[in-house]
Amino acid sequence: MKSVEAITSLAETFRVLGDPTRIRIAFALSREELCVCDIANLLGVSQSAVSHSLRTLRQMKLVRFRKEGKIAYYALDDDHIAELLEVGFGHVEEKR
Amino acid sequence: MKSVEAITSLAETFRVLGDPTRIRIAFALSREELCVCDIANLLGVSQSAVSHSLRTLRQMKLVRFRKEGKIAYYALDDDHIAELLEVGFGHVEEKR
DNA sequence: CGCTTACATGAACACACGTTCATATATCGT
DNA sequence: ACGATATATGAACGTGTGTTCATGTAAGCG
Repeated sequence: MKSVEAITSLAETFRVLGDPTRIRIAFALSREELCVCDIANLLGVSQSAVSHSLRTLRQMKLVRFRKEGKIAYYALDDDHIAELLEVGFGHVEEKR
Repeated sequence: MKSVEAITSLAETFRVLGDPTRIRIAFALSREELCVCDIANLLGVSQSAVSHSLRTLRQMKLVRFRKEGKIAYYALDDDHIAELLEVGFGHVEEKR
């Protein structure tokens, strides 16, 4: 039996990925490291909204970033995240 | 590149699993088929809340059910769901 | 038949959430 | 030093969401 905290934390993770903007960001980052403004341009979302979304993703340790001068490069925090996305895609594609 | 619909649908799936009650239900169902009142007792949640949650899970085809007399037995719709939960647990347990 | 049990559902309320807007900080170019 | 660029963040506003409460339907039981 899994602990209550693990289940709560898992729900949190899914909830964070359960937003169109955030999952699009995660999916973009699964292909390559990107800076904030590139993400914003790529998705057609305001820089502010991207920053807020990245903050949420960061808090759940789904993404990490490194700062190079004034530019912040974001990437998925580890391979589990990409795996989670792929298993998820497997599900939605089967159901279509 | 994944289609916009696939990403939207994936976000929906994660959103639905991103609720404590619903993910607890999904986790319980990953072990065995259960009827509504058993789920309610198991989680300590009202029957009404469980029914509403199951409806949401059903709409995303995450669970299926069969009716036997007046009792409705619910189960995960397919093995992908359990896999999704396990990959998710792998992530949260690594991050702790 | 009533009565109980199992489940579903609509309305409503309180709360959470994502975006925008305004603004702050820090770095780069000139 | 000054303006432009890159990013972060707080407040606020509209919207979405989960629960409860009340009620409905349908099956089993005496």
